[in-house]
This record gives sequence, structure tokens and C-alpha cells, in this order.
Amino acid sequence: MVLRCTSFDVAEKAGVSQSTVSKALRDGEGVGAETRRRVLEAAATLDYRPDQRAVSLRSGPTGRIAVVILGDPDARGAPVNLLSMDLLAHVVSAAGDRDRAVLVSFQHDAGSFHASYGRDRIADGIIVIGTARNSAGWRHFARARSHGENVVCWGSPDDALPTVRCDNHAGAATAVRHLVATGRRRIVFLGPGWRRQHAHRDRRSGYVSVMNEHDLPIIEAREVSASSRETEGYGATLDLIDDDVPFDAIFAASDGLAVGALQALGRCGRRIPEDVAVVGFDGIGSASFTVPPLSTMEQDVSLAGRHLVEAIMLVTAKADCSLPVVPSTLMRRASSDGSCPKTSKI
Amino acid sequence: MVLRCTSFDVAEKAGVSQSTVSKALRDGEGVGAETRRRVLEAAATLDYRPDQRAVSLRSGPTGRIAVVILGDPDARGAPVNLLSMDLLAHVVSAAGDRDRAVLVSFQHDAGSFHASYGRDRIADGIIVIGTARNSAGWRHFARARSHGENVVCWGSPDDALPTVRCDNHAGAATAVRHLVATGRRRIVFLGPGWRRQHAHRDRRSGYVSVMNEHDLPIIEAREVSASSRETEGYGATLDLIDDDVPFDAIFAASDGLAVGALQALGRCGRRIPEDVAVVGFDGIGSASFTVPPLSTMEQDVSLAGRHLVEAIMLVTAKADCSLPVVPSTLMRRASSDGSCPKTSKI
DNA sequence: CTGTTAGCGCCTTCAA
DNA sequence: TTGAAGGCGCTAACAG
Repeated sequence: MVLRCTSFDVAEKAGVSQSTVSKALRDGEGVGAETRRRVLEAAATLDYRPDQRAVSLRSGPTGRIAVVILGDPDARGAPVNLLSMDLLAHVVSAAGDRDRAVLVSFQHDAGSFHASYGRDRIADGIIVIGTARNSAGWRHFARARSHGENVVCWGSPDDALPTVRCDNHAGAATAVRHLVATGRRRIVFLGPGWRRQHAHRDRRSGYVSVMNEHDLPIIEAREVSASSRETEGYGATLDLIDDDVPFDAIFAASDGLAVGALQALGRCGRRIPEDVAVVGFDGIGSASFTVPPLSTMEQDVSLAGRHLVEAIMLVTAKADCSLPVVPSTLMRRASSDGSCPKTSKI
Repeated sequence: MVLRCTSFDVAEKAGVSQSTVSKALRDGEGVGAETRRRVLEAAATLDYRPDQRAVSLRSGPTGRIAVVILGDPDARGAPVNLLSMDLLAHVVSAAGDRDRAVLVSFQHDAGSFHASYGRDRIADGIIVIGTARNSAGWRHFARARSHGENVVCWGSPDDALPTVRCDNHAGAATAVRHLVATGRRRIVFLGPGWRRQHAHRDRRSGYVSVMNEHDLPIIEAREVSASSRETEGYGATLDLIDDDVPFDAIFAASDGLAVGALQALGRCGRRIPEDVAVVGFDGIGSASFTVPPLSTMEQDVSLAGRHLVEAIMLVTAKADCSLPVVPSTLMRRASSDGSCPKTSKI
């Protein structure tokens, strides 16, 4: 076991005072070269490292960022939203690059939300990443912010918190234009069961505007609510088929929905992309491993992660920051491109 | 902004001394009822909360657990191993249940590993979750442990660290028995390109022993190394087909490999499961969303998460603990069960 | 250039 | 029952 060893031990061994040790180990400013050498040597042989709690206690901010993954209110155990997890990974990486440690928690139950990271001096700011459905959660963090917590977020259904988001309208328009350009005319918009959210509205409006541009009919899948996006997409697509709605393409507002649609189409014998082209939105990594690989609007999560970290640092420093919009790019894969299957990643 | 407010402020407002505040807010032992009431009231109106850094500095352990996700050495940016992320989520949940905060970091580059959480008093112990390939990483954490860090892990290729793992041999045997029971005879073992690891050996040995039991031929896919398991599985399966190896089932040592196999089989026109049944191993959530849904040996990640947290707490407390083995259960889905597609989750 | 002296905010003996 | 005093380990003024 490591015996705890303090700067006093180092001081004794080097034959200097404790404060000299502190200075020598920090920047070395105002310490004689020879003295500094002795201190460094003593510290090395004793394997000394400063207690970060004391350092932090003394010098103000904690140097930590809290990341809260806000899950579905009815989620049991751990959440599995792939996009959130993907973004989490990038936020952690970006925070590391800026020398910030990251505290992570998963929260979903109303009644057990925890947002007092700043007050408790556990972290300097909070990044909330979530799906829009947990209204109680979003409200809780909005309130925490008005009580002085530093908060920025991704995925909020509204504008109560400073938000980093994707350019949903433009991305949706790009996706739909791609479908139109490849000859599709009866393009269905497949939205989530829960529609009261920013991202969904913007993606839908992008779809609508391009369809109008081309005088094509707006076709919307019925709302289906289920425990996962995949199941929603599956159910909604089956409904379309049951209702004998003619369609030759689906633009899904999220990859989860699109994956469900692929399954439903497969089960009903529709060929993809010959009979129906499918394009999703989000860019979860596993989308490229569906059969056939799913075309999607891929959000730049890496950039989003960096933006979130920059934003929380600025907010914490009380600096003004206009929150940036993250671009998305079309990944053409086999699900929307019968004539060109080689664009598939594999 | 929250003005920092200390126990001295509360003391002044309540007309008592600071140490009385401390006691009153803690357990209330040895404090008069009326005094305590006044203190609580003052604390409430001032919205006082103890600075956790000071609390921790004073009272020993940090109350935090570090979780390190060890990624592929050549990973650029953030890792995407689904099982690791899934497990991370469960570890964080389990830690929350035991009142431990979790610090997360993603590490992959040799040369920038960070393991001195204990020495720096940043956390009391480290849970390393990783894929076996990052040998340098595993070595680094093993060394850190011998220097006094408290470490437990999941996914280590060897036994240098206390490890929580799945019952790989038994799980593999279950999977292969299932294939045999449903009439398959020429069952391929599809392993990863990188074979020097515990999990792989045990899963292979489970396969071999059941095949031997039934006098069936051992058929192993060629090793293919690629940047992802999916691509490895894809390539290895194509090789099998190119080599005209006859087979009617694939048992893949991980779901990533299995997903790649599904893609390759799909592209070559083999029907699943009529021509080839496929069973994976791991239980990443998205396996149920492939087309067709993938049968797999699902590890109990939730239990694994709890075990890891328990283990690190015991190790930290210098208590003995025998590390438990996590069971896996067969999820029968359409990829291995032509006659019974309804067992699919959707 | 170095050492002494105050704290950071809290918990915990020990007297009163 | 309460308060005064002494740390936890470190940083940062201020003297020497």
C-alpha cells in the first residue's frame, strides 16, 4: 500500500521548508536551481504526489465537469441510448484534452435527480445529455440552473437551458433531397411517438419544405408509442403497410426508428432499397451494421462533444458564448442506394 | 450565482459556533433540540451545503471510484465498443446505489495512460473496463496495482489484475448445444483476429468440448485482423465462403463478429437461418435489431456492474474477496431459429 | 531566494 | 450542551 506522504515529508527529506516544496513542484518560480533539484529528487524518491483535494480546496474551482445522462423516465437500470453513450465518450475525451476530470451519472427517476454539483463543490459545471422524453428531468436541471448551477445540454426538448444542437432542419432537407434525387416520390416521414421536441419539429419541417419545393405529397406515419425507438419504428411501418399506403421511401427522424422500419419492411417482404429506400438521422455507429447498411444523416458527435465542453467552461467562467450548431452529413449506404451498393462502409 | 456560504455563515445566523453547526447538520448528536432546529433553519434559509472537498479532505477516503475504459490502441478519438459502454452504464448505476461518485476516462494511447487516482487522492479505486487488445494498457494498470492502486477489471486478457468475468466456457457450450439441438452439424467457430486472451480461449474450449461430445467436426474460420470486430467477422465469413467450406451454422465469439458474419452471409445470398444459423456472444443491446435479430449468449451486464463496484469497494477496504463469475443466458432469436421466429423480441 | 504565517472549509477532540 | 482550538494537505501572501 502507498503510505500517504505529504509535502512536509518531502520538505524534511530535502532539508527545506514545506512552502518551498510547493513552489518548486509547481512552476519553480522563485526557487534556486539547486534547491529545486533537491526537492524534485526528494519528491521522486518518496514518490510524492499532491493530494488533489487539498489543492482544489485551496485554489478555487474543482477542475471537474459533471456529465448527467438523462434517460427515459421509465428506464429500468441503465439506459441504452446509443447516441447518448457515443456523445458521452466524446465529451469525456474532449474534457480530458482540456484537463478536466469528468464525473458521470445516469439519472431517470423523477424524485431522485441530483443537480447540486456546483453547490456541493463536486464539479464546476454540468453537461446534461438526454433524450427529450424526460420532461421532469429537464425541468429539474432548468431549475438548478436558475439556482446558480452552470448547465449546458444536448437533447433538451425546449430552450430552457443553453443547448448545443445539430442543424436539424438543414440535415433533414439534405436527406430528403437525396431521396428525391434518386428518384423517390412517395416519401414517408417517420417521426417518434413523442413529438413535443425541438429536434423532431425541425427535422419534420426540413422534410416538409423539400417536399413542397418539389410538389410532392406529405405522407406521415402514424404515431406509435412504445418503449424504444426501434419498436416505435417497427410498429409505425407495419401500420403503413396495413393501411395500404403506397410509398417508395422512408425518412426516419432517428436511426432507432429507421432500424425498426428496416425490420418491419424485411418481415413484410419489401426489398430495400429496390422497393423502399430508407434514410435515418443521428449517426449511431451501429447503423452501418444493419442489413442492409443504413443511410443516415450523421451528426458530428465528436465536434458536439468538444462544443459542449467548451460551452460549459465558458459558462462556468461567466463568459458569454453563443452556442454553436453542429453540422450533419449524409452517409449514403445501401439502404437508400440500390444502384451503388459499394458506398457501404464494408 | 450561488454565493459561497460556509458553516461559519450558518453559525453566525443561528447564533451558535461553527462546530455546533457541523454537529447539528451531521447526526445531531450532543446538540440541544432547540439549537439544532435553529441551525437547520439557518442552513435552509442560507441554502447552505458543505463543500465536499473539505469534507473529504478531513475525513479520509474520497468516496469516488474511477472507471477507465481501455480502448483499442489505434482508436482515434472516442471508442465505440458497445459492451464496454453498456457495462459502464451499469457500473455507474451500481456505484450510485452504493453512494459512490464515478470519474470516467477513456484511455487508449500508450504513453498517456493515467492510473494514479489513489495516489493523487482523486478516487479510492479504479475499475478498468476494456477489450483485450490493448496490451500496453493492461500492463500499465497491472503495474499501477503493484504500486498500491486499488484496481479491479473486466476484459483483461490475463490474470494480472483481479477480474470479474463471464462464465465463458459454459456459455459457449450452451450456445453450441443449442445449435446441435436444432439440427446443425457443421458448426463454424468464428474467433477474433487477436487470440491471446482469456475470454476467447474459454469460449473456444466450450465450443470444442461440445463438438467433441457429439463427434462433430471442429471447423475454425481463418483469422482476419481488421479495425473492428464487425469487419473481422465480415472478412472471415467471406473467406469461408470463398474457400468453399461447407457449414450450416456459425458460433461467433462475440456479437461484433456475428454481426459482420450476418452481413457477409446476406451479401452472398445465404439465407439466415435456413442455410446458416448464427449465434453470437456478449449481448450488446443492438444485437436484437439486426436483420434477422441475432441469437446470442447474453451476459448479465447489470450483475457484472454490481460485482465490479462491490469488488472495488472490498479491495479498497483491503478485505478479501473472491471475484464472482457472471452467468450468461441464451437469447434465442431468429438468426438461429427458423422454425420459431416469434421468439424474436420484436 | 527562502521560511514563516495565514488561511481554504470542515470535522473532532477537549475544556468549559 | 456548547465553544475553542487544532488539524486534514496545500497555496499564497508576506517577511526576512
